[in-house]
Parts: sequence; structure tokens; C-alpha cells
Amino acid sequence: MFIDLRDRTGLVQLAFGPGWTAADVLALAASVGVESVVLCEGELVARAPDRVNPEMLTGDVELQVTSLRIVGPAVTPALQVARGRGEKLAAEELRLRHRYLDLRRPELQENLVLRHRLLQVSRRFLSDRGYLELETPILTKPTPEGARDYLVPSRVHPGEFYALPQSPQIYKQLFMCCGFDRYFQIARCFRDEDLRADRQPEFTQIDVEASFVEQEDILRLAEALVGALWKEAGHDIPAQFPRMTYAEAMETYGCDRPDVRYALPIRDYSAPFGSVDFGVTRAALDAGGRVRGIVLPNAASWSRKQVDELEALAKGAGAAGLLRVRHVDGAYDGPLAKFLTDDVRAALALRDGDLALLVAAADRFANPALDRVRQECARRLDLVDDKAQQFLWVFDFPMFEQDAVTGALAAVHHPFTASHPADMLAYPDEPARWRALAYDVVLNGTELGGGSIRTSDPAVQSRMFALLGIGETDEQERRFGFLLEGLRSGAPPHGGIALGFDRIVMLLAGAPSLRDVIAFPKTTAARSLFEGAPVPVPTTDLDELGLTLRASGVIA
RNA sequence: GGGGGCGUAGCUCAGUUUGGUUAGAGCACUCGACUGUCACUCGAGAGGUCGCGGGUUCGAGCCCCGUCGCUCCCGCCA
Repeated sequence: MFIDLRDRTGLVQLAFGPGWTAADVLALAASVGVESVVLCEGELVARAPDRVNPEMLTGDVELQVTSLRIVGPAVTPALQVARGRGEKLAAEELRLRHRYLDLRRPELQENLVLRHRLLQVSRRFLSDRGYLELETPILTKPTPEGARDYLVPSRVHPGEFYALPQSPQIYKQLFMCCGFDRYFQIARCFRDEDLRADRQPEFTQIDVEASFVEQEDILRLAEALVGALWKEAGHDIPAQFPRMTYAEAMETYGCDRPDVRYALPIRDYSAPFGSVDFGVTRAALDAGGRVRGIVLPNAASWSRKQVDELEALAKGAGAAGLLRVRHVDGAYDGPLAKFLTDDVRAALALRDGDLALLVAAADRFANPALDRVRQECARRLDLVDDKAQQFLWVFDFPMFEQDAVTGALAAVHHPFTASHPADMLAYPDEPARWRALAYDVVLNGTELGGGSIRTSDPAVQSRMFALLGIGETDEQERRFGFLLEGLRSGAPPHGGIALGFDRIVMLLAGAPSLRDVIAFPKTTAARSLFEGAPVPVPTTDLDELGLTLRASGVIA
């Protein structure tokens, strides 16, 4: 009789036989249930050639067992850990509920081992370069802007609250003011926002900050760190990543984190369309919009329905519609065709079999629409190389984004980011035109992380707050006084970056979800099914915190 | 906050279209046989709040209303 023995390193077959196993041990072996924990001794022997299992890594040996103890008998598992060929995984809800079993699966074990290795590489890499691993508080001060905070009531101070950190941003800047000129932390961050497959309420980032650095220094450091992480996972990637300004990314890809594994660039056809007497394009151009679009090779054969699906995507992203024109057998075809001038035809430069998809609108509607259409077309044209790893820096983000209705400014990165000094000089009264010294690192259309050079002049920082609507000195001091005091007490120029560690592990593990690289993740409802959190607490506990619950069902 | 999908045995699923006998299969489990297996094989058995609540109906796994959970997406995520 045989038992598959599994540990962290793999499987080996235990063999029990009358020739080498005592009768009582044979009987005990027969009673071992699956997933039980055993201690055994025996002789590791080569299997006879006709008994080798070529599908098993250790299939040419077996342990001929002479002694056996069942040290951790297991009840029948709620879900199967060892699956037969072709057997499906249990539903994720079940696997999360019985995480102690699911984590026994070799796939998840490998993911967490990889996570460990990447953590160690990060620490060694940064420590070797003089970066100090410094810790920051988990109980911090609530920040009203940005994501919603997880709040923690104070027992000692009834009615007052801590917040869990959304990021260690201000603390790491204060470290710079303290003279810890190179800092890093594998930092846990918390955001009380709705979740996605690639978004958990608590997540881990590799957080880095350095003094007396410029953007170039941080980009180089991050490239080397990412290179070390990818190398640990078996990938050699370029030492330096291509760079693209935010303006170019938005112009050519309609997106600030473009997937550049394929081209399909967005082009501007506004000029030739200026003389086209077609209502839709005329109205958009007159309203200050543009006519931009993508030329798709060999897509003229797509059906009306297929293009309508693309139009639905564009509409979902805010466009009023998707204009289409195709070139078939030397002729132009589509609702636009009869309006086309020679100038437009020359600009589009359609070859036979090409399809052009255009959006006539203001950029803020056209960009997201063309971005989605471009991505879907690349998928349909099979242009996406799954094996390619196209890293990209996107930089020169705008400092602020302006609310289309109210005109209010909001920080694109965060309020502590420095603006381009040249922009502040050139357009002192037009902050909406300022570019930030901020940068994102993007892989295949996914943001891996981002950072910025920070404002180290307290007067400039104070002005940034004012531009963001925090004008009163009292309010600035109340909310960000601890940062402003730090800056006033002598602050070096500094900047940094944060990389989304869970997402990096997910990508390198080839996992479909963040939940597969976090030992005890939350569901999309921010619930932990394993230990069952959150839960109601007894009224006596609330009393001690000075809290009263509103009757359930009552909405503020 | 909004939209889509899913929820039937411990697990994976069929059954829901068109309401109708006692709700089925494979795996797992228990007992027995076999004993060089490695998705063992063979025989027998046990196992069900059809997510939950309400409604329609002579009759509901199936239709209607509500609700809970999981999941994907939009909003949101300085």
C-alpha cells in the first residue's frame, strides 16, 4: 500500500510492504486519513524501472517505511487539497473560508515562497545601497482628503480617532527632515474603498524616499530595484525603461499608463476635417474638440455588429459615438465616406482592408473612449504578446486636475509633490498648466508604482495647500502642521517612489488575483471569510470607547 | 452608490427553458474485497434547509418580490 507524502518541498511516495514493514505499522498506515500529519522513517530506495512514475518529480524513488506515527490526524477535509488530473478547484468562497486547507496547495505555497523571496531581495537591494528600513506608525492621524480612512476609536480619548495609514507619505518626508537621508519600508497601507481583483483594503508597498536626489536618481534606483525583483523571478529585463511624457501618453494612447506592447497609435485628424462638411465633426471642432482616431489594419472585414460593440465601449467611456470608415476594393465605405475630402483621405492613408475608428469630441471624453477601443482592438487583432514585458516611465504629469464644473483644483499625485520650477515661473497664475515632478512606472498597461520629488520649501507647500482649497493658516496647521513644522526646521530636497508589492508578486507569480499572493486576503466586500471579520462587538466594548451604534438600517 | 454573473450532497456539476412521481451523476466519505499503486479497481452504504425569507399555485429547485453571500465591472481609489 502507498501514501503520497507532501511537505513544503514537494511529494514523495511512501511504500508499505510486508517485506520491510511490520504488521502493526501496515495496519496503522491503512488507517491514515488524507491531509493527516505523520512522522515516518524508512529507507529511500530507487524504484524498479517498471515502477517509475515519470509524471512525478520524485517518481523514480520511494520511501520504504519501517516506522510510522500519526501526529496530527485530520478530519475529512472540507475541500480537496490534492486534486486528481482535471479536477477543478473548489469555489473561491469555500477556499477562502477554509484557507488553512487552500494554503496547503502547492500553487499557493509557491506564490507565498516567491513573495518571501521578493521581500528579501527588496530589503537586501535597498539596504546594500544605504537605505535604512524604518518603521512608521499604524495608528496615525486621519486625513480628510484622498481615500477614505479606516478609523480606530481611542479609548483613552473618547470621541477621538486614529486612522490607519493610507501610506507612510508624511512620515517618510519627516525622516528626510530628520537626516535619515535614505529610507525604505515594506509598508502596509489601508484604504477604505471598494475593491477589485487587483485591489485589497490592506496592501503592501515598497516605500522609498531619499534626500538630495532628483527625478533621474529615483528613476534609476527604481529601474534597478525592479530589475532585481524580476531577475529573482527568472526574468532578465532592460536596465533602463523607455520614457514618455504624460502629454504624449494621453495624445497617442488616451491613457496615462499605456500598454505599449502594440502600437495602434491615436492620431489627430482635426486639421483635414476642418473643411469637411459633416455635422458630427463640424460640431465637435466648433466646440473646441478634436477629431482623433485609430487606423486598424485588416479590420475592414469586421461586421457591423462587431464595430457596434466597439462603439458601445466608446459610449460607456463617455464618447457620443464612434465614427467609422473603411477602405475596401479601392473604395471608401461607411457613413462618413461621402463627406471625405482628399485631405482627409491622404491623412488617414488607409490601405485596402483598413478600418478607421474616429471620435469627434473634447479630449476628456475622447481619451478614455479611444483608450478602451484601442485596447479591445488590439485584443481582437491578436496584437498582444502575452510574453512581452514592456516597462515604461510616464512622467511630467500635470500638478493639478481641474473640476470641469466648479474649476476647483485637485492634486493629480498628492499635495506634497513639487511642481516644475520653470512652469511656476512661466505661468505663475495658471497652476492648471504646471507640470509635476511626478512619475509612474508602468508594465504592459498596469501601474506598478509611482512617486515624485516633494516640495521641501514650507512656503511653497503652504501655497500648494492654498491652491487645493486649504487656504486658512489655522486649517493648514491643524491638518498638516506636523509636516510644515518639519519642513520649516530645515528640510533637504527629497523625493521617492512607492511600488505596489502585492501587484508585483501577482504579476511575477502569474496569478489572476491579488488574493492568490496574500495569505489571508479579504473578499471584494472587504470581509475576511476565514476568521470572520468584521464582526459586531458587545455594547460594553462600545461603551468603553464612548461609542453608540445607530439602530441598524438607519441611514445618515 | 450602480450594473452583470453565480448560489442544488463535503466538493464539482446536471436538473430551472415549458411548475407535476421519491431531486440525480462524478469525486470525496464509511464498510467490504483486492494488494506495486500512483486519477487503482470491484461491491455495498450513507450523505439534501435546492443560500435565506415571503408570495403566487391543487402543487415551487423551477414563476414573482425581497434579502444575504461570493465574483467581475463602472463610480470611487489625494
